[in-house]
Amino acid sequence: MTNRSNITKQKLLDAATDIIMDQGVHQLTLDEVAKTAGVSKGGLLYHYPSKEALLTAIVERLQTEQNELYASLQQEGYGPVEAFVRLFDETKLHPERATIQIDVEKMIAFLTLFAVDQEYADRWKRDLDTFFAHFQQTSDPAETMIIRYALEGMMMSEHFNVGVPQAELKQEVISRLIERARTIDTTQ
Amino acid sequence: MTNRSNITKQKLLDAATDIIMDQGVHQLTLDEVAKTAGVSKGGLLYHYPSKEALLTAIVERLQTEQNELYASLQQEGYGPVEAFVRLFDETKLHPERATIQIDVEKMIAFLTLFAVDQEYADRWKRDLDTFFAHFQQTSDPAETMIIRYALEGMMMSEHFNVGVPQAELKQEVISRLIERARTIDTTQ
DNA sequence: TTAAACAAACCGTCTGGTCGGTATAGAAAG
DNA sequence: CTTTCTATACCGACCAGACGGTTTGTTTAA
Repeated sequence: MTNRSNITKQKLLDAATDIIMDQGVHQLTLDEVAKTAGVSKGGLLYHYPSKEALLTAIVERLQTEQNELYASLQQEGYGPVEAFVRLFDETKLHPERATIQIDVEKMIAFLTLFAVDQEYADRWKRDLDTFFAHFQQTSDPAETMIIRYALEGMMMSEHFNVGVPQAELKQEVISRLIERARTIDTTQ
Repeated sequence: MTNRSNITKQKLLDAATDIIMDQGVHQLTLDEVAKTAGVSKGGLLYHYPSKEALLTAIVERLQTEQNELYASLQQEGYGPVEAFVRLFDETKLHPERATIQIDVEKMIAFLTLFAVDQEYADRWKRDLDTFFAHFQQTSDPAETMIIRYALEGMMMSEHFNVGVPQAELKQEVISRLIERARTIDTTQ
């Protein structure tokens, strides 16, 4: 794996990610990815021998980014539940933090991929199941579940732009979720 | 619009709905719909002149069913928020009620359609926006939002079968949501 | 020179949609 | 009553474009 190869691979993954975010899964064709990345179709297939290989790669990269962000939030001292809440909104709460580059919008867009193709959903599922397993052992599992569900619902709502509240109300919602998460984390 | 024509149309909508639920959006081809409905492709295109027309029809039917269920729940005396909570779980809380036939699983499956095609998502959005507008005028809009988000998140979670809790925990979650909804509805 | 890194023409399949035709039931005409 | 006509409902072969993937050829760096 040379350096040049790696750059092209990243360009291809970036292109595929951009297309999913901007144009949707339906427009995610090999030709479009190649064109966006500034590479020929043959070049794309050289690095990722099939569409499935390409999609697997972008899903894996997304998972890695997400896990790293969660770990870094926990290292900063946030409890497991609060760290999870901030996972969804960290870039908006602290936009000045350039080190944490994960884009929630990106994560949301990928859901459409999982919605379409069960195979990628299953792969995603394995990762999340172990993730959520911890959530059943907090001081208040039901409350933790509600927080988690609420965040996922908020994600969907924003993605589809359906029934999105005013900025103030949204901020109030997030504040309450963080408050509750903190309570759960600090209770034995 | 004769009677015979209507029966065939319903069969086609049923077939399309079944395919979306059982096989996913990807398998929703005109040939497959026609075959499932026991009609030829030509017959399908006679009633719905394009795939878009067919999809529009099933989305509209789903919206109608949903609105009717919500209205009936409110007529039974439930407040706006609690009725909404029960909208998501009525068939499971009261499986004996055959009159309320809406299938939550069906609604969930349709989300994948909206995820893929922005056009249908927009159409869906218009209906829901007016729906959720009421939710900003409850006694506690932020809390109402959290309940709504939690229900949507729960829907997604169950659909993708990701991090689904034990039945007991889930029941506890629903109980708490209903409890909170009732509090909001009864507070001035 | 040699292997890695790309380019681009090409192929087969799938799918939405077209089109000409058929069957049946009822109205109109004789 | 019988024949003709017509609108509705439906059939299925076919077409054109899109898309994933192959193959063959070319460039670039070591």
